[in-house]
Amino acid sequence: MLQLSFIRENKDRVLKGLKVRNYADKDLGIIEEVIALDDKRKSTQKSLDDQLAQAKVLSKQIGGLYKEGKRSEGDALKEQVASLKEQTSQLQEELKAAESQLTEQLLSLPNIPHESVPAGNTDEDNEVFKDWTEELPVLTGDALPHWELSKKYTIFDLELGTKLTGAGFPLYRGKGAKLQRGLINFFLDEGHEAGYEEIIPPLLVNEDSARGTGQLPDKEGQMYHCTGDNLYLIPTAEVPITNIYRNVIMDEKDFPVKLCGHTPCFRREAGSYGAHVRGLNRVHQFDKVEIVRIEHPDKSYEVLMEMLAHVEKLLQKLELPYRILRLCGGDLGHAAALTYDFEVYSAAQKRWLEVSSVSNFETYQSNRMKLRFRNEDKKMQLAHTLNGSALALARIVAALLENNQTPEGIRIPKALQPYTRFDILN
RNA sequence: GGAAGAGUGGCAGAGCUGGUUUAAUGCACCGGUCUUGAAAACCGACGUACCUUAACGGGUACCGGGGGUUCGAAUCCCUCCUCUUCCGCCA
Repeated sequence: MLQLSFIRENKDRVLKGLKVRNYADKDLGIIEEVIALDDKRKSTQKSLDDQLAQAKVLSKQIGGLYKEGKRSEGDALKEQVASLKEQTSQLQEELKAAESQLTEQLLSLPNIPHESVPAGNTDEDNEVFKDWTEELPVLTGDALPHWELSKKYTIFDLELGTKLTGAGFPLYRGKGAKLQRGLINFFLDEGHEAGYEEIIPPLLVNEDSARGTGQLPDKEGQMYHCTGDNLYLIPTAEVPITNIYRNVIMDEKDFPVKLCGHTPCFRREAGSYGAHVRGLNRVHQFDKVEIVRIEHPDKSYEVLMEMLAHVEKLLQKLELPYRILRLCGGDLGHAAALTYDFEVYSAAQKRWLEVSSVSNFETYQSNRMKLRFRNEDKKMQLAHTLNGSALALARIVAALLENNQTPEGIRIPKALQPYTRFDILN
């Protein structure tokens, strides 16, 4: 959620940012609407406060008069306060209405993109930030996509998952299960090496948490909702881990906050079926190690690059060809100011698969969840939040299987072998 | 799931037979005096949000969340949440 003060003071920048996000000219009026609503809110509160102050003084006088036994004088004052009350309750309603309208408008406004975000509509317009300069692996003609390899070597079973749950819930077995476990531990250990504290959070969160990181109301239909208890299955560890800091006032010396955690992620992925979602390319449940940072605003972009380097190192150790994209305005998530996507080349499918998304949310999330710190001048200031996948499993597995297939089986990268405890999957 | 009790400012803790409570007091933190330095002692400041003011300051709201009664609510009522103890169930 953008801060009103920011919108007021940086109107041009906000408008420019919305344009980068492909807002039509006619929709830009929302900014003026928001400011007008805020004016209305302010003036309403001013008159409400004045009246309440009057009523308060009078009420105190009534108490005094009653004590002195001056009942009739007290009763006379009562009538005055009663009529004041009618006005205040009306003003109160107006104030409430203005506030809720304002909140609704503010929630609908996306974050303002960082100045480096390229304009554009679709993923076609994303900018290649770092390309893969070596040759892309080329497989022989009989190379198999990962869903075929899976059948050949019994790695995961989508049919069984369908039997147990439904489409998109893979069941891993044998060496496939060990590969999963190995990857998770590898990623967590790398996170630990880089100074991240490991968290095992709850996999269900309440409404406040879902709102804090921006899943509600923006992505309501994308989460599994347990209506009986009004809890949501997490779509990413970002939600519980970042919300640790919801409603927290930090001290400047508490920075940096570096957290990581492995969780399964649950996504309904409503409406996204098609040729590109075969196998593990898009599933409803997958495992992911997430890294989360809470940072001083002056440091956050430096930290973003540091996170990029961390993810890059993981892919290098896994010996996977990758490239880094800078998302364009149209592809950028609602809450992010700047996002880099990592894509891994899947040789059998001959396409790039998104395996990580690293974002700086600046104050957008922290404003929603009231995550603040006391700065040098002892003043309250919103912190910056960042997060990134390091890494998401399902697609990494897909790429590993495909790129490393040999006639003898699937070759496990060296860095992973201590974790899988086998060097070939067959 | 059942019964009882409780949730007050960073912490502890009073107020809870409704009206100088602008939420006492202690501790912690911060600033100052004293000291070579520190401790102790003493003095002072010490919440959050919003509104207002050029600024000093002033105003309103907040005593787990929400709603209600009343001229007036931390205090009474309703409801939800959380915690503690006991019982039941259980990996």
